Amino acid sequence: MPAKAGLTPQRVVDAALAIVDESGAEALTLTRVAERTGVAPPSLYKHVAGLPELRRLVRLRVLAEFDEAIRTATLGRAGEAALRSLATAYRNYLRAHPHRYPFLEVAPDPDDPEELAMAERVVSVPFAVLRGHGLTGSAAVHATRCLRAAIYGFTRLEATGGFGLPEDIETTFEYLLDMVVHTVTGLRQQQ
Amino acid sequence: MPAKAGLTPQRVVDAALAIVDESGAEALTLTRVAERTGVAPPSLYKHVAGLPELRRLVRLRVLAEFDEAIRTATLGRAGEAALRSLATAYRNYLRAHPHRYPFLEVAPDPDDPEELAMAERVVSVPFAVLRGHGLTGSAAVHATRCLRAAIYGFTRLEATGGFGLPEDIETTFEYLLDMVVHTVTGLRQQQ
DNA sequence: GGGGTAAGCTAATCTTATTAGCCAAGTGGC
DNA sequence: GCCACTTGGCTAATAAGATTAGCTTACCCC
Repeated sequence: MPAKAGLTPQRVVDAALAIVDESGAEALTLTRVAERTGVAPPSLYKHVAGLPELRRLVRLRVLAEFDEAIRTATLGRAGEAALRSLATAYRNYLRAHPHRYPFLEVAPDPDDPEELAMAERVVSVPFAVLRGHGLTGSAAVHATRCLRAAIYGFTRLEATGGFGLPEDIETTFEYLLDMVVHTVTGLRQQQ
Repeated sequence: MPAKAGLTPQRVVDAALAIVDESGAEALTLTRVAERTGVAPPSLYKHVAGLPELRRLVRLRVLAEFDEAIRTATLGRAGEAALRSLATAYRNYLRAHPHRYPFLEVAPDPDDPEELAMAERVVSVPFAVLRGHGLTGSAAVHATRCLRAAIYGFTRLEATGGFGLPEDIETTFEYLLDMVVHTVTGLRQQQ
């Protein structure tokens, strides 16, 4: 009976991600993953070290996908266009995968070089966009932080239904983009 | 041996909050609360309906405390001063209680009137501040959203160690405040 | 001072993660 | 073509935690 599922760490993470997307991050259990992959729960340990490790792998996968998305969105653009495209891609990724938020938002484990590297890679995108916008040095750092804070907060509030009122969310997003663009432009002129 | 701990729902929530503050939201288990209150785990059910209900009560408590904090901070102030004071209080609350983030950030359960009312009460504070800043109607709604997004995102990134670089975080916070203030002021002039 | 309720308790069940130890199927060298 | 090893699966067992059932005692009211 045994030896036939043909699992790999990859496929385990695939299944985990599918469960997260369908049912939320809290629904990610080894038992559930085992069901979905047609295997008994202990068998999963042949491929991943346990639930915390599986969560870590999911996090890395999500970070990589997200990085790819925002990187692609800014490719070949510069200045304000890049900035707007980045913010929109950021928002779109989380609208497409609302349950992945917990994996994107957790602080990287300082003892995990792989995770740190991935997090750094992600942050390098807005940083590069702002450099292309004419900002350098400290101003670029502060502007990147403001940019991330604004987009991050917006998408988070949107994803959790934090915007209860009927006013159009697209319009708010435009306001937010204008806010960030003006700030960044203002900073550039100071330099 | 029985009948002596003298628990109440209040005291159970007190213990829960203490555990959260000490060890994080994931550490909140009934077993842990029972230990801390000197009682066997099933006894807690005489006071709260179960773990989800306990989490809900903790959430309500945190929201009420937070509301109190930002309400006090804006009391007797108006315009830009109120706005800055609000943002600072927001940030300070989460710096003082970093583990409470998960309770503040979860979307209110749409079927829970008490939670909805509390959430609405909290949002009414920035809304009132912006009304006092001269904004009305849709503009006030959009500005409130931008304000919340920016502060929320900033505090979140700060709390999770999202700001890795050495640049001063206070300075970034000043930039962020300026960003919001300028936007709000600009919106007022458009009206 | 007796009945009722409130607030404990122990015992038992269920879910989930995790470990231990077994087994079969393929693989490589000869 | 066959043996030893590795790989990937399994079942059984353990442990933590939530939750339910049913018992018991302290206290309150009258």
